[in-house]
Order: sequence, then structure tokens, then C-alpha cells
Amino acid sequence: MTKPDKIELSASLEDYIEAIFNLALESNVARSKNIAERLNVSKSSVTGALRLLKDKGLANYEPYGYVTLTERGRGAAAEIVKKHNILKFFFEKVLGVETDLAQDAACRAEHTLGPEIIARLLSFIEFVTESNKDGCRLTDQFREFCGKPPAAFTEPQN
Amino acid sequence: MTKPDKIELSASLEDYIEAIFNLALESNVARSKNIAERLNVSKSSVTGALRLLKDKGLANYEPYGYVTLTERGRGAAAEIVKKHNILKFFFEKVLGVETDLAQDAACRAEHTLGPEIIARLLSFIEFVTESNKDGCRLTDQFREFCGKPPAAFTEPQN
DNA sequence: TTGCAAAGTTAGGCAGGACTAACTATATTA
DNA sequence: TAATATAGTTAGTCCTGCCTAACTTTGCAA
Repeated sequence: MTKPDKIELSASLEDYIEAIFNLALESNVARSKNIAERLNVSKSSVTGALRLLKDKGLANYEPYGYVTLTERGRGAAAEIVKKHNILKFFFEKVLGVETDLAQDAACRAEHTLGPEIIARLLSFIEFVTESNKDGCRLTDQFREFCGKPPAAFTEPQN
Repeated sequence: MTKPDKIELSASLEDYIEAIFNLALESNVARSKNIAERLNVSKSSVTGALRLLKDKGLANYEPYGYVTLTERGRGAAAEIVKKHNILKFFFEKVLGVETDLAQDAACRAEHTLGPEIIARLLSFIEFVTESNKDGCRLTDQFREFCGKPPAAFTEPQN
């Protein structure tokens, strides 16, 4: 089993990969222009990012051509998307945060939380979901609970 | 009630503020050198950051002097520290992640999650804590639950 | 098949945040 | 009180990531 040397990616490059991945899913091709639109970034920024992704062996990119992800690129993308989905689900369905906010927060947090936390969070979601099937309905109980006042939590406790 | 025009801070500046705040708590003074050590950053980087914080009215800083936070600076710091603590608690005590990892993840996530998510998370922690007092012991149940295999979560679901 | 709009690239610039090396203040202590 | 170690600052560089403006390719329509 060859572990492919886990590439370190900046938050920004992760965003590009994610965008390419999602565009490919939605319309089969990712074009520079669409990436730029999706990320709210100029076309020239996209060109730069694509070159970097190519250098890292994550994207197949030739000037003026369509963009696809390499095998490794798809692997990286899948991981990011997975993080995103887990976070979004947790924020929205467990914490009960409004959809757009959950989406937004997931976009930002997906770059900062490591695999251990994500794995735990996934287990936790499953735990909660299970409890809902069991009729224990943790999420409902939490919704109900949300009407009480908050506590302190302002002392540092490293 | 004068809302003090919520200042936008980069993750990096938030780190500096947090460091100054914690150093002041621990040893009553924050010195450039200690800040540099704590953040693993060169002394000159600290000088630069302190000037920025001064410009933004968050730190009292004179070259070669001690560093303190202004009223607003302390406000900002308290918010960051609060986020940090809530996140750390959640990761460690709810998800059951190892202390150092929880600490680390909190350090990174504290810059990306907004007040709504944090507020919800706090409520959630209280909910769980309450349940523990009630003898329902959600955390224990979760620990026990953690022995089952994970599911998919790889399709995008924006 | 040429001719133009749309897509993409290049060049050049700027801000944030970090670094090292060299210099300056401060403080301690002999 | 002068010498020196320690703390702090300045100057200059680098890298990432973004931008605009100008230029080049491509592809479609007349």
C-alpha cells in the first residue's frame, strides 16, 4: 500500500481543487472562467493557481485547455469535500445553524481541521443519527434545550 | 450602548492579541520576546504586529516599552479566548480528542468560526453537560458508541 | 475564411506576514 | 559609571495570493 506522500496544500489551493472537483461533477468540465466565478477571483488568479496545481501533480492543465484533476488531485478533492460535508451537516443538522451560514462556516473550517477531529465528528454525527432512529431524538432535545441562558467560558484553560 | 465598530482582524493579528492577553494574565506583563517565543515567530515580526495593533487601537505600544492591550484590545482578546475555550472543550470533552490535538485544533479553528456557530456550540456543550448531570451521560454513551465503523459522506451536498 | 467576442494568459503591482542580519537601547553588574 | 549581555528595532528580502490592464488564442458566425 503506497501512501502517496500526503501533499501540503494551502487553504487557497484547496479551494481551487474543490471548485474544479465540483464543477466537473456538475457539468463534466471545469473551465478557468467558471472557477474564477465560483471562487470570486480574477481569471489571472486562476491561471496562477492552475500552474501550481499542475506542478504539484494534482491537475492536468494545458494553457487554453480544459482542466481536470489527476488521480491524486481527485483524492485530495474527495478528502476536502468529505470534510466540508461533515462540517456542514454538523453545523446545520446537529447544531441547527441556518443552511447558508453552515455552508459558509464549513467552507472556512474545512481548511483548518485535521483528520482526527473530522473522524471524531463523523462518529459523533453517526451517534446522534443513531439516537434519532432509536427514538431518543437528541437533535430534538437539543432544539428544545436551546432556550436557556448561556454560561461564562472566558478564562483561558490551556 | 455603543458597539465599538467590530474590528476585522487577520488570523495572525488575532494570535498576537491572544498571546499578549494570556501573557498578561500569567505574568502581568507581555514583552516582545515572550510574544515571539510563544508564537514561534521572530522578534522583528512581533515589532511589526505591535505597530499594527497600535494603529488599530488595540494595543498600547511604545518602542522598548512593555505591551498592554487597550480596552478594545481586551474585548477582542476575550472573544478570541472564549472561542478557543469553547472549541477546545468541545473537541476534548465532547468528541474525546486527545488534549494536545484539541488545543491545536482550537488554535486554528478559532479564527474561522463566526459567533453564531460558537454560540450554538456553547449551547450544545451545556446541553451535553446537563445531560451528564441528569445521569444520561451522553459523553459516555458516545465513547461507547465509538467502536463502530464509519459511513461514506463523500458526495457534495451544497 | 475572415473577423470579432469570449476565454485565457502575461506583465506588473500591492498587501500581509514572515525571515535574517545588522544596528540601537536598556539594564545589570563589576 | 563603563562594559557588556539582552531586548528591541530597522532595513532589506521573500513568498503567497490577489488585482488590473493589456495582449493572445480560440471558436463561432457572417
